[in-house]
Amino acid sequence: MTTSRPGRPRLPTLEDVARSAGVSRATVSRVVNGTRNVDPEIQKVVQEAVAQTGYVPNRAARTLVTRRTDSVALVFSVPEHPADDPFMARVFSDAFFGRIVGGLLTVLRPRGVHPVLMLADSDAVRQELVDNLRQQHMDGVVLVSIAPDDPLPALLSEAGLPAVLFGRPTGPVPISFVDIAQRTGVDLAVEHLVSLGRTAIATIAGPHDSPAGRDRLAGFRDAMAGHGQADAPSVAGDFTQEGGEAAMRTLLSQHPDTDGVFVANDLMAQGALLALNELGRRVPEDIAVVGFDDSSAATASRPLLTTVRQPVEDMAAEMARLLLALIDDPSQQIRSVIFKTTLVRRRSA
Amino acid sequence: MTTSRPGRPRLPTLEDVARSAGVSRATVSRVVNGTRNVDPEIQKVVQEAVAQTGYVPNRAARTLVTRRTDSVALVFSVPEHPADDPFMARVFSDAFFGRIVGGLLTVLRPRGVHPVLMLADSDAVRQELVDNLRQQHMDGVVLVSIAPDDPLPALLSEAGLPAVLFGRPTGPVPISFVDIAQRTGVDLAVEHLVSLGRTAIATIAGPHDSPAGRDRLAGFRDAMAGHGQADAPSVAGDFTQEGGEAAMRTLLSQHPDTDGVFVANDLMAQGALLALNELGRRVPEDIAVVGFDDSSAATASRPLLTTVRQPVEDMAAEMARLLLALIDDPSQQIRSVIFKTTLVRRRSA
DNA sequence: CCACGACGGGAGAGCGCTCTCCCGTCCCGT
DNA sequence: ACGGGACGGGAGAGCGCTCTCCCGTCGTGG
Repeated sequence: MTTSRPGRPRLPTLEDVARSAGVSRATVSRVVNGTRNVDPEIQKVVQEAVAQTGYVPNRAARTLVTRRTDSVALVFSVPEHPADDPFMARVFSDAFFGRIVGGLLTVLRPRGVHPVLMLADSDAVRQELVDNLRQQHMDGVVLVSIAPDDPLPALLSEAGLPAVLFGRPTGPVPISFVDIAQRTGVDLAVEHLVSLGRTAIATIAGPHDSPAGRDRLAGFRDAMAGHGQADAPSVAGDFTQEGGEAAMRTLLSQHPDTDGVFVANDLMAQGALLALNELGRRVPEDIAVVGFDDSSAATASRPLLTTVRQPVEDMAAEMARLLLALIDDPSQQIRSVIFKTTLVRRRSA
Repeated sequence: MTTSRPGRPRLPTLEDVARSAGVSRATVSRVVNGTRNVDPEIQKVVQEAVAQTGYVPNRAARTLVTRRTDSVALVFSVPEHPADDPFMARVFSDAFFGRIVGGLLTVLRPRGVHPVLMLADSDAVRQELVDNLRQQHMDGVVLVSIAPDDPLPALLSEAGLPAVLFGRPTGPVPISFVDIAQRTGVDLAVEHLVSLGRTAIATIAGPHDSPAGRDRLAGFRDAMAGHGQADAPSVAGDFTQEGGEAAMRTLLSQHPDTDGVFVANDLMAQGALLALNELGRRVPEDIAVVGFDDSSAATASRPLLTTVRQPVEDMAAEMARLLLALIDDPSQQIRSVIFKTTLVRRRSA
């Protein structure tokens, strides 16, 4: 156990600044934190002393008494997976992650709060995470879960820890979250296909164990029922590009006359486009394709993908706001905020 | 300023556990941290008391005395950019980010160290970051910089803060880093094209203000010179897909006979492939394409991209190891570790 | 002219932990 | 049988900060 860092000299403390400024520790603290009124004259003296000594407040000491760490956990909860598997890469691939971080930072940074990155990929880790929070290492949690039936929301809720989810929880867990109006988003896609004159519309759905997958499929069914086609074809995919490719082939082999398809996410849509190209189907002439998410896959594919955009940055920013409010007052009611989606028209439909 | 969290009861402390176990605070600390020998009998009693009280050590208090936070900053340093610009999305897009995080975690997690995510997108933020470190909020820095002439490496180095870079610094800054043998990697690509019988080989280079861009172009020139073609054509791109697309068109308009091209990164290569497809050139029959990185773009493009793979996970893991060593002993010499690349043969060459 | 409140500043008690000292006990070797 | 060292445990200081409490000094109103 190292006692003290060799080579690194002792940093100036409040005490040092106080001595140098000829005031008490308390006064320096007041100036530094801007609490209460301090004589402008003294304020100046203290500020000079701070600058001169190069004082920077020690976070741990402050945390110890305020019980605030000014950092929150940014947790990605994913299914258990072998170490060498590219799953994790997939999780973070796509701009999704960046958009989340970007949105969070617009709110967190001005408040001086830092996100601590955590990957919850096993139940052991999930438990450890809850311990970490109880340890007061972090004030709260922003949780993005893509694990089927993730126990984490319930764990957090039970522990009474401030937390906000991206997307509604799988079960009836009392916890704050942000989400999009999934069905309305799907409507956008379906109505667009219909307005294009497509009459044989099908869907490539997401996995049934994800809320988004389920909601989007249900939305699709409802929307199609509204057009008198309650039995529109659907093939389930797994939200990956390869899955989309395979699903497209399956779909066409079962329903070769399909002329419009709603794909539950862009990555699968990209795969579907690849498959269509190889099968010699022209997009959008022979078959129109609409994706969901407006991820980077949408602009990486050819033709450019028409898709339903979710305002991820705004959602992330709202998550941060909800979380900070919850941290300020943990007795606060849980809340959920639902965002609207928009249709981004490109070439594929 | 909130005094104490309402609703949340006081957590058990060492003192509580000690009382409950009938031993001293020091003994409980020893058991919890596994330092020194403690009578197995007492150990058991203490452990039971810990479990019974639900004790979890308070991180801040521990940090205050050990001066270790057990968290490191994971900094992405990027050029300044307008708030609404998708730049950030681009930064984090692609699996690159995930591979870095994955690699880091394999080393950090077993040691109980957490990465704190930071985005350094302006000089103000960079300065703030250095302050944060001096504040002891984090023990060290893992820096991934894609900002041209980034001042951060120098700042960190001057401040004597433990830091490790991904990729060598732009200037002659004394700082630890991991990198790949860029030239050897480029050799792999060029030799492959040559072995395929290509005789009119060109390159789409990266920006000149990035070390990787420069190194790869220099490597290309050298390799081609080795084949008696010191003046092989090159067009500069900006590492984006659109840039690659444009560069490919430029290249073909200037050198229509090109039958092999080395592209300095996969994203540009993906763009190049798109352009070639639109221009009616068959890949690899008419023109062979080799990329660099083996990013997700390599498998998202058609035909699948032959590329030079950098072992990002291994590099990230090594960064973590270097950093932890540096944190343990800051007086340690700076070190750099260079990794080998491998050629991943797919369809495009 | 005095009482009173507002205000600016200081003193000091901890926050919860680690770690150095120190002390008692036991097991050696001589 | 005795001295010395190894070992296990306790006492207590102190990490650097915030915040409550208290006290002195004003300005103000009766």
